[in-house]
Amino acid sequence: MKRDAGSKAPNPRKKRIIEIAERLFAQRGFNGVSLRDITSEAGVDVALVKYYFDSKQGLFDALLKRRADVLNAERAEALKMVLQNSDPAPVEDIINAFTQPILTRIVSDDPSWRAYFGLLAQVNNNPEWGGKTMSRYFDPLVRQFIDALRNALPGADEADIYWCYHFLSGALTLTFADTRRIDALSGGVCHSSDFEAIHQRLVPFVSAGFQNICQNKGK
Amino acid sequence: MKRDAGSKAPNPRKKRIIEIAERLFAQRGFNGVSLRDITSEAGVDVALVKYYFDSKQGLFDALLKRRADVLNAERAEALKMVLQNSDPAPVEDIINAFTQPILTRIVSDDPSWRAYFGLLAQVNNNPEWGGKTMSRYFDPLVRQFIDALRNALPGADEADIYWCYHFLSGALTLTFADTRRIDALSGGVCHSSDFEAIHQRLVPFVSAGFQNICQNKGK
DNA sequence: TTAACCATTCAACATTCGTTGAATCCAATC
DNA sequence: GATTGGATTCAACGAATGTTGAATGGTTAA
Repeated sequence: MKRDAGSKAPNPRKKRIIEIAERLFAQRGFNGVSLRDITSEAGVDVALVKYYFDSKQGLFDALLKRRADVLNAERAEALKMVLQNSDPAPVEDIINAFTQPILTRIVSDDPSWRAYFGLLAQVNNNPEWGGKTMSRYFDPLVRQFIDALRNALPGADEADIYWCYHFLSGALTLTFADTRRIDALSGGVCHSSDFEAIHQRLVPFVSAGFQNICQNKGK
Repeated sequence: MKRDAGSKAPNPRKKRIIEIAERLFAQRGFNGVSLRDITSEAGVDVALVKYYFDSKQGLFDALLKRRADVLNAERAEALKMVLQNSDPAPVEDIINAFTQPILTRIVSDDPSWRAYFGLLAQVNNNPEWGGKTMSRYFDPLVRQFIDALRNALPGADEADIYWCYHFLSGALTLTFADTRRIDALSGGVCHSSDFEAIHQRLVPFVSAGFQNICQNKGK
């Protein structure tokens, strides 16, 4: 009984299944991928999924949670840094703390993060269980950002703040979904995978929206 | 040989299949719905799908196109009205012409439009074929709006305009996906189905973003 | 060496899937 | 009344699905 003591070094087979599943789920969605698609590419038996994750759904939840934990920790740290410098912090800095960790992961880390964000985009827009799933993994962290934004926008209406966050969430997830639609639409001027170019515009775009909606409270 | 002469009055059975499929695809995605789910609820035989639409994919494409045509016509008309009043038109009016027809349909027409937008949200965020599909049905119209925005934002960088449209698209589709996430996050302050409240904020939010990104060209 | 035990595979299960060729129904035409 | 032809159903196909109980492999502990 060794090998995985204290879940310190995760079983490489288990990790491989997760990463292949991540990529396939991101490409074709939960129902578009069979367990055999995953296990045959991983070179293991289907039954191993049940052993590790109990079910297909269990595998899906596990891989969703795995990176959510990493991402949330990095976002929380980035927010803490911003608030350490000045509290209330500029809206733009708060938004940046929310999005920068994603950009950093997507451009400099292993390519599986890219698949993960494509997966999140689909989950976020899934009417069946997307809302519940996103809430489970991300709402505790999002509340920290909402609090920071509330302080940065004194007197703002509560509903305004939440709706603006909603718009941010939509723009962010579509952006990192990398669907390549913009490539065709723009005739080559924009590239869906040019995440630096996107991020550079997303933060001021969203910040301007927040300020416009949340600070014109007189009328 | 009658009944459907000139496709004037569509076969009611065909229409029923489409509308049920619309709702189910919107809820569970293309791969989450079987033909038998659809035809059993419609009270017809599975084979009828092949007869009408040739395949499951054919049914999906047909229902996507059906409402896209309606929506595009209404958006084009709304844009025409705006430009008739003043050209270049205010950015806010152009954005409104893009989103208002959706709002109108979703709050006042039959409930199947709501399902349709939920479906579009998933398509728009699908990395596999979402970009291509959205382009096919919507890009010709979107180009009209891009042109109007270019005129309204003289000197704006081309890439800036396209990326801002991208953010609009993301915020819009998530918004109308109605995932109910915001209900839980906001603790009841916001309701995912309160489309009027959303639209009222979406237009100025996006307009402010456009102006912030596309008009600060000096620096 | 043996016993224990986790990790992995084997083999098959009961369903469900999209598709399809042939049969049937039914209203219009001759 | 017979015939035509489109609309619809019947019945079944082979393949693929998620799951699972039992068997095997391999390493550790006694």
